[in-house]
Amino acid sequence: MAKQPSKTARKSAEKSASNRAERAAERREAIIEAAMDEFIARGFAATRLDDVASRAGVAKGTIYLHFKDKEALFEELIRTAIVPLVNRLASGPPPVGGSVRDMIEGFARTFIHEVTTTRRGDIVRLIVAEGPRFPDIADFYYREVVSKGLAGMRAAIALGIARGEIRSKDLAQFPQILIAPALIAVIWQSLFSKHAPLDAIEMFRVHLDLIFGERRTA
Amino acid sequence: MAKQPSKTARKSAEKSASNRAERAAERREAIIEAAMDEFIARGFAATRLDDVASRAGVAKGTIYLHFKDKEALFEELIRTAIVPLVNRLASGPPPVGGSVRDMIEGFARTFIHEVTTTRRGDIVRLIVAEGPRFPDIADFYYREVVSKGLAGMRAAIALGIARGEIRSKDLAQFPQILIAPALIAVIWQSLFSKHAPLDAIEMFRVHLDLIFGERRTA
DNA sequence: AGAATATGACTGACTGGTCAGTCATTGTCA
DNA sequence: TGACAATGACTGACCAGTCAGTCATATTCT
Repeated sequence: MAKQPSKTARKSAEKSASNRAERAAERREAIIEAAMDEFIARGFAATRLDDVASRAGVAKGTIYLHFKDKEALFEELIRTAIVPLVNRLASGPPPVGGSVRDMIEGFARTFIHEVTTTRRGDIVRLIVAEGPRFPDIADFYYREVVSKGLAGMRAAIALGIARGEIRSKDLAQFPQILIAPALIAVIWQSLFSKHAPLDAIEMFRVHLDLIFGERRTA
Repeated sequence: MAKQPSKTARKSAEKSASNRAERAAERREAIIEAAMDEFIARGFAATRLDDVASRAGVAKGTIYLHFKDKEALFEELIRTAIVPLVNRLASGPPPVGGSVRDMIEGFARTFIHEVTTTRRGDIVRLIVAEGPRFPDIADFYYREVVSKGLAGMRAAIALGIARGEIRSKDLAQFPQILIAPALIAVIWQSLFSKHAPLDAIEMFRVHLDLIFGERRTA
């Protein structure tokens, strides 16, 4: 299965994945993609590499051409999934045109949208679930996402305080408070959304009202 | 089974675990205790019942005298662990002597203490981790803990608004915001405490300042 | 009371099935 | 054609769940 036309490659450089390196990269991609689905659905221990392989349209042995073992695949998967998230974080702050509140609100809107429409939220849950058993992953996540994110939040809060938008000076000590509702929303989504749906955006707005004071507009 | 001691009870009652029923109950306890340690440490799928048995000082077969299968043991364990938590919730609200803020602060202090000193926090993490794979557990947890807890919070918030302590009227719609930092603290504890310790109590105080306004005392 | 008998809690070796990881073979590309 | 990629049958370890047998305790009998 998953074989490709034998001689098509010779002249079809423009056709998808003509040479070996490209095809290899594509398969690696497919494996990671499939692994993400499986790990999210079942967790690390309960996921079968046979399932990952067949979902990726690849034989099990192929996985071992790309990854040392199941654990390496899992760790690589988390790393891969985190990169776009960090990019979002990095590309969020720039527009410092409006108020700090608008900046944070726009950022939060992006974050929540990202988390509810893609699998990013499940990745976060996966890290919470498996993190304690994979210290490397927890370390990586702390270094690459948490510490950078908190630093960004701290800077935004400091700016807000300097501009008089935020009254609480202590908030800069605990940037976690700022993103707490977003994390709650992620967890709520995967556990309780069927019991009681939660309007994450609206909740975040109320939360920002606490920090910045009620909006002046009706 | 379930018969009661006919006359043995007459003098051996004071000896520890003298009769069969008592010993059986003790073993059941030991199994749950051991299972809690193992499930918290490894998660559901990776936990071996052989390990649970030997930790409990019992043969593997004995587990099956008390629980239908691994899953039933897991579910029973969560139920057992939740009951004391609910009792805490139930015994928290009563003292409505002081301000709403004092009430909530005292409650939060108890909660955070509970969570950092016992295994309760790990149980919460376990539910987040395994919940999606065990809908029964998620349902149970929602019914017994989340919905009751939120209702309590909502009532407290409404009282706070009525008394003029809380300005934001919308907060009653999202009681989740109130406990969000506490949940963050639980997760932070198990994932990142070694990277950067978090003073949960102080964070919660800052959070309450956002809701109730800065404390009047220095 | 003490012997004889019944009970059922407990044990742990065993089974059947599962799955991570391997490697001899086959297929493909340059 | 020679080098490399991919395959999937296979292996061995592992583990949930079973069950025939043991033995401490309870009950009944004399």
